[in-house]
Amino acid sequence: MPANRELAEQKEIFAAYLKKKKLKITRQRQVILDSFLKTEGHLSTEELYNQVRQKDRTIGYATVSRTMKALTDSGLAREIDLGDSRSRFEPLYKRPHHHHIICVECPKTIEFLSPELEQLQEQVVSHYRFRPVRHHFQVFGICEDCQKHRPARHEDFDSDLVFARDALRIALQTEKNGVNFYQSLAKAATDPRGRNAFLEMAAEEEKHLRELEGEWEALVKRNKRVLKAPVFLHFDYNELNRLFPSPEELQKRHVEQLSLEEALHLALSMEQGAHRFFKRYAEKFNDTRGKAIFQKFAEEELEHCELIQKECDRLLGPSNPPLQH
Amino acid sequence: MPANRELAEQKEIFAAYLKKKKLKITRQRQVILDSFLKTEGHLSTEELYNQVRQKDRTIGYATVSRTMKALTDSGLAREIDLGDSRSRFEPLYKRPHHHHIICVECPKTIEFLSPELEQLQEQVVSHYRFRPVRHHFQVFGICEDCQKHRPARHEDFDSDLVFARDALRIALQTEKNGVNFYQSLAKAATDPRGRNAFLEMAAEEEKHLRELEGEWEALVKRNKRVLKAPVFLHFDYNELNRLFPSPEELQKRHVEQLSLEEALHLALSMEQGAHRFFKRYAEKFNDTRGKAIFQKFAEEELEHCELIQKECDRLLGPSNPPLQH
DNA sequence: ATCTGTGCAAAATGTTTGCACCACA
DNA sequence: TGTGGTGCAAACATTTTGCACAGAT
Repeated sequence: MPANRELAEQKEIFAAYLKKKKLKITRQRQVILDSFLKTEGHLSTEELYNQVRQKDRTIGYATVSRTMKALTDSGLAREIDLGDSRSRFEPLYKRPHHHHIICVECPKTIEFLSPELEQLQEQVVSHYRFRPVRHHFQVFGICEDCQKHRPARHEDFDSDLVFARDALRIALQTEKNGVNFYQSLAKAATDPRGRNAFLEMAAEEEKHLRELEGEWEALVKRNKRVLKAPVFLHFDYNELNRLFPSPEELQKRHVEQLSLEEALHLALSMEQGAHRFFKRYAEKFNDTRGKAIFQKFAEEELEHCELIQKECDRLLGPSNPPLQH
Repeated sequence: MPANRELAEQKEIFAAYLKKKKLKITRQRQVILDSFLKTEGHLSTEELYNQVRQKDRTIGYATVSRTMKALTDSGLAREIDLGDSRSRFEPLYKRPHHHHIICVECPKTIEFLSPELEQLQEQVVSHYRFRPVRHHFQVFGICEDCQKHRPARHEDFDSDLVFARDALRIALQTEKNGVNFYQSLAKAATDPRGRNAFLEMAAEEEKHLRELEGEWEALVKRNKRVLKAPVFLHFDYNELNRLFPSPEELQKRHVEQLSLEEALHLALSMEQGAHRFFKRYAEKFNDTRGKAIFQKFAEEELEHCELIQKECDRLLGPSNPPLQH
C-alpha cells in the first residue's frame, strides 16, 4: 500500500533531519508526526495537541509546538495562514504548492493549484528583483453550503492524488484532440503518402490514449473517492484548443486545402507547442504524481516531434528546419 | 490641492459612517483618522498608536484599536497581513485592490496590481461556487538591497497616482500602436477611398495620442516623484501586440495583400477587441484615477468602432455585420 | 440628562521560554 | 553517562473587554 510507503518515507526524512541536527528521535516526536501525517488538512497547533493527547495524555502543548517547528524546518510541513491568526500546518511532502479558498462562515477550505498563478508570481518577483522565499494566495468567501444555510459535510482528500487525477484528465483530453487532429489531416490529405503518415500518427496517439486510460482506471480503482474531490488543478481548458485545434477550428483554418508540406509543418509546430507547454507545466511542480504525468506526457510529445520530423525528411527531402525544444 | 480634497472626502465618509451608526465624532477619532491618512503605508496598531501619541499623549491603545476597527468597517481602511502576526492597516479610499511583495529581511514592501490575478480569483471563486469576500496574494522574498547587503532607503508612494501613471503608459502605447496600424493599412491600400479612410483613422488616433500626452504631462507636473515609483500595475505588454499587431506582425499577416473589405474588417475587429479589453480592465478596479483612464480609453475605442462601421457602410454598402460590444 | 466614548487595567488568546527532572543514544 | 528533551508554569506579545468616569448633544 503506497500510503504506508509514503508514511515510512516521511518518517525517514524526519529521522534524517533529526540526525543531521543532532536531535533525538523520541516517543513524543513520533506520536506527533504520526498524528500530523494521518490527518489530511490544516491542523492548528491546538487541534493537533488535542489529537496527540488522545494517544498520549502526558505530551505537552509546548512539545507539539516545538515539534511542528522542527517539521516545518525539515520540509515535511508548511505553515499556512487561514486568517484566524493561529498557526496552522499542512503536510508538504510530495504535494504540489497550492492555495486556499477559505469559507469565512464554516471551517471548510478548498485547495487549488494554478500554474498561471505560479507564473505570475515568478514574473512579479523577478520584475522587482526579489529573491523569492514563499508566497500565498488566499481567497476568502462564503461557500455554497453556507450560502444556502445547509449543513456542511467536511471531506479531506489527498491533494497529490487529486492532482494526479486532474493531470490525467488534461492529458487524456489532449490525446483525444490529437487523435482527432491527425484523423482530420488524414481525411483531408490528397497525397496517399501523406495520408498514411497521418494515419500512423493517429494510431500512435491512440496507443498513448489507451495507456493513459489504463492509468486512469488504475487511479480510480485504487481510490474511488478521489472522483468526488473538487477540482484541484485550476486549468484553462481553452489552452488545450490552442495546442490541438478543435474540429471547428480546423475547418476555419482550411485544413483541407493544406499541401502535404504545410500539413506536416502544422503538425510539427503543434507537437512542439504541446511538448513545450507540458514541459513548462511539469517544471512548476514539486516531486508529485502529477508532475510525473506531465513529464511523461511531454516526453511523448517530443517523440511525436521526432516522428513527424522523420516523415518530413522522408516525404519532402531533408531540407527542413531542425527540431527545436 | 487635490490631496486635501481627498482628505476632506474621507473625513466626511467617516463622519457619515459614525452618524449612521449613532457614534460620536470625537477628538480622539479625528486625531487617529488624521494620523492614519497622512501616513501612506502599512501601519501596525502600535505604530499608529505611537504616532497618535505624538499629537495627544492621553489617547490609549484601546481607542486606537477600536477606531481602526471602525475605519475598516467604514471602508476607509483595509486590514492586511504582512506575515508578522500583527494587525496592519492601509488606506483603501480610491485605491485599487492590490497585493504585496514583502521583504523578509527589512521592512520594505512593494505593492502591485495585477488584473490577471483578479481575474484568476474570480474564475476560481465562481468555479467553486463561493461568494467572494476578499482575497490576498502575498509574496515573501529578499529584496534587491538586502541581497546586496545595502542599506535600504524606504519610500512611499500614493498608489492611486502610480496606478494612473501606469494606466496612462499603457494607453499611450496602445494609441501609438494604433496610429502605426492605420498608417500601415493606408500605405498598403490600393483603393484611394480606403487609403483616405485609414488616414483619417490614423489622424483620429493621433489626436487622442496628443490628449493622452497632455494628461501625462499634467500628471508628471503635479508629482514628479511619481516617476520614481516602481511599477504598480503589473501588465503583460505582449497583450498590447495582440490588440494592435506590431509592424512585424502586420507584415507576417500580409496586410499589404488585404482587400479594402478585409482591411476594414480587420480594423473593426481590432477596435472591438481593444474596446472590450479596456472595458473589462476598467471594470476590475475601484473608483480610482486609473479606472477612469481605462474607461475613457474604452469609450474612445468604441467611437473608433462606430467610425469604422460607418466607413464600412459607406464604402461597402450597408450589408455588414452589426457592431457588438 | 442621557447616552456613548475613553483610559486604564485586567482578561483573553496564542506562542515561546526557563528550568528542573527525564531518558535516549 | 551525558547531552539534549520534556512537561510545567511562567513569560511574552498582541488584541480585546469590563468598568467607572468623562464628555458631548
